[in-house]
Amino acid sequence: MTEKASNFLATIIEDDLAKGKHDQIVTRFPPEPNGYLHIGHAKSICVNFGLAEQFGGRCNLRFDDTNPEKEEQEYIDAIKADIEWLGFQWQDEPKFTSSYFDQLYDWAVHLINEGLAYVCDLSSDQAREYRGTLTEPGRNSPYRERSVEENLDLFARMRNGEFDEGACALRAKIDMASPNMNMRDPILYRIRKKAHHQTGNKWCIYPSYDYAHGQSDAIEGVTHSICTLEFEDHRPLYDWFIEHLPVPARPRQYEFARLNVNYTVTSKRKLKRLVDEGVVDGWDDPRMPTISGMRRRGVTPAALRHFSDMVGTSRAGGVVDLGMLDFAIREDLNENAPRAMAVLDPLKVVLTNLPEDHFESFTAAGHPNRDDLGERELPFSREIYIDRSDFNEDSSLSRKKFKRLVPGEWVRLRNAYIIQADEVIKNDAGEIVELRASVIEGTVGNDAPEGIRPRGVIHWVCAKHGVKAQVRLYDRLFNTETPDRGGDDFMQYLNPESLTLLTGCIVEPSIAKAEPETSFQFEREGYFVIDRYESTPENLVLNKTIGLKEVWERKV
RNA sequence: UGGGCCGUAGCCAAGCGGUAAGGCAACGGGUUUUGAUCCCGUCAUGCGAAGGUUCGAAUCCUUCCGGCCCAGCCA
Repeated sequence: MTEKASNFLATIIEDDLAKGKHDQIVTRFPPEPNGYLHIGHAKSICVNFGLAEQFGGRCNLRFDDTNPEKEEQEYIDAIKADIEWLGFQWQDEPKFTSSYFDQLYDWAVHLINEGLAYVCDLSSDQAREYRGTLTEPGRNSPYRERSVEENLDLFARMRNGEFDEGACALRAKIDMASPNMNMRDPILYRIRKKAHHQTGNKWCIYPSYDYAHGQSDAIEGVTHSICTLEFEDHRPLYDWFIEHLPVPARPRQYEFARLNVNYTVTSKRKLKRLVDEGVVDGWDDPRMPTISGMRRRGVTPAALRHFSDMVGTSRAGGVVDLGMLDFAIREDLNENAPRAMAVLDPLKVVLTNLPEDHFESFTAAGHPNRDDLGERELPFSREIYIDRSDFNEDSSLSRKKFKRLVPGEWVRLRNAYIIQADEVIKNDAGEIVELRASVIEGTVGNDAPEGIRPRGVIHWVCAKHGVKAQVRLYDRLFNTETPDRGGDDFMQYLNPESLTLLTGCIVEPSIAKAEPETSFQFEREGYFVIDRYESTPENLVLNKTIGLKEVWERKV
């Protein structure tokens, strides 16, 4: 691990370690398997696993599976894959809150015996009424003073399935007048006659998050239970259970501000809606802010981890600029992605001063400053493709503004000759269909001779040896900075141009041999990845991860 | 208007009584066969505001202003 930026959590842990409060810290990442992990979870994963790594501790993966109605095995598998892909390792086997159900049940009985929990027959509507409001205290439930014996009997019968869903619930007996709503006799167990993905039909009562979480932490010996700010008000309740139960350890909860990124939504409900309504192709659509979506788009684990470090961890809620993620992605890819050339919008150029059967091959570096990335061969013949946008008929364009090809002038073909544009061929509709140009002899690997001033350098691919490819360009899914802001209207901010399909692209031959999920920098275009599912050597499919940084004013 | 929390540059963020780190963005300049990378430089007399304590305050106190979270048998 490289040196980490200091943050309040690291400070607390350093302190605890220094004071000898713990020999080794234990954290945990506790997703509920009810959806795919997104960039906010990536941050939480980096925080929890990262802190453990940084301080020589351990981090558990624990599925917080207390609600069988929303959870599925598919999500469990996807979550494990995402964490591993990010490069983190959880301690031992993944844990499940559901594997503590027996212990949790016994502790609930303990609370009943202590007179600290009771079975309440109020309906959820009635319970809401009794709960009071933010500014008015609640009233005690009429069932609050049931005897221990009666509660014991009722709770056992709840477990045995003698009552319908919602008929009753086990509640903690705390304080209906507490200014903290979480302390107004919170629910410990509710009846759900649903099979559970882990425990099958063993249970028909399920513990609530509040009741299960801290005790699960205690069972696992978690020392620092790190969650997001919205659970802050739950901490007194978390502590209450720990104090009143014979738990084997006393974990502590700490909260940090969740990650918000502009132009994106990070709520499982909203992401699920994008998937369910077919706005995107699935949870791993490259436009999704899910870990699997970003992976498919070509974002790397290193980029995500670095991004997480960059934004830091604090208690101040804010919105991080997407540009920071972009930076982290470019930084990693710039360093590690081999270079190649690809023409996305091909325009044929015939080099008229070369013989019909001309063939030669240039050797180019795999990366401008990394010899270990090797070299590649660039076949070259009389016909090549350049990008349409690299030619403009208007030769009056200033050299400063248009550093590409115009009639009568020169450009350097990257890694090859300098050429001069001689003639523009158009079809009946007046569209440019071809260029005639000539190569300047002796300019490969050499500076331009006197009197020849190339306007710039452009990329190209040999027409005969280039390989066809399909390329998908992605733009942000939403065209407003705060799609998450309002209520349910985030769908109206969808960017209709978030996906552009390009089918006639030509890439240099070296690309065809690459494995799925390999990233390249197509010079002057951006970073692209070979699609992990749909690409084959015969039918190349590439996803644009992100463009190069462009500082000039893009007009023309 | 009950409770909890948060305000340091356009954005993120260190700082914990000794005179405002760092990153992103932006803006200048240099190198460059990628308008990329890389390199150099600029960017808070100021820490939400106003008072107070102190030799000294972003750090302590008071008041005020702004924002976020909580009334699921969700997590």
